[in-house]
Amino acid sequence: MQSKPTDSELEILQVLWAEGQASVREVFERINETREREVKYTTILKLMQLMAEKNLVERDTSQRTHIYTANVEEQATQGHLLQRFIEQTFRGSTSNLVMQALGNHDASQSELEEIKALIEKIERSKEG
Amino acid sequence: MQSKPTDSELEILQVLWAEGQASVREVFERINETREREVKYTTILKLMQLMAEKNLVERDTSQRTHIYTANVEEQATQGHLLQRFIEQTFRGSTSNLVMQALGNHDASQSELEEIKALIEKIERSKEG
DNA sequence: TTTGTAATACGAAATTATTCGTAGAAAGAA
DNA sequence: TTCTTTCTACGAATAATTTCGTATTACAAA
Repeated sequence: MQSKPTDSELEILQVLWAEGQASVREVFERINETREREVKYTTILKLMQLMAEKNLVERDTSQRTHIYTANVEEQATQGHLLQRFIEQTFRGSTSNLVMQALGNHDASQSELEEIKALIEKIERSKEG
Repeated sequence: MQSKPTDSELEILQVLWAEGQASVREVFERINETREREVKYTTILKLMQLMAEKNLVERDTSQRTHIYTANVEEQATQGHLLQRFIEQTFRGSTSNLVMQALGNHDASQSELEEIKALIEKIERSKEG
């Protein structure tokens, strides 16, 4: 059960999560759109092959052009990475993370509303 | 201006932030307290020497035992790391991060209060 | 058929990060 | 002084990740 993708692997997973499925070439192009340093096609290919071995992705090899899909869930993966990040960077304090996140980067009013609603929901479930 | 410490470097910075200042031995002991795999003294020493070269830390070498202090601020460093993390892992969505953080890991009631207060403060400053 | 384009497989180099052994100086204890 | 411990410095091994060249096959166009 792999849920600790490396940075590169995560970059690829992001494309697969967004697209649902994709060929190596599609991932390759998508990634180089948003990047300073260009990376070669075979680099992405190799990474995706390794990811397939690790079962981070699945691939349909029935056609010449293989089609990949993510084999780990976005939310679950984000959750694991977040947990590790909070541990490493905020010494385990979730609220410090949240405070920092809300303080530095400004969320929109509607995002704040969403968050408030979530907090209230959590509070209700605690009393409950 | 270095504010992208590696995992190991961050681990050391955490000790320095917490202690204010420390010798290599102190950092070494502190780190091995909270760790599965033990790491040798000279490993920490080497890392801290490299960090000194990079100006991530400063050291007082006037005594035989050098005394180190962090040369980057905790909040600022957390901020940079967080920004990168949100980008990489949550495709730039701060509110998704916060939702995930509040949803998965349960914060205490008082932490929730703190966060609510912060949100209200932000909202007031927006109306301002 | 011939040529060019695009795909996968694979090995290995390059890069980055981590780990640690060894040497020698300094300090302290016996 | 002599022995032991505790430092720093430094080089180099190891590990993990990323990068990419080359070979080969499939397909499509000329």
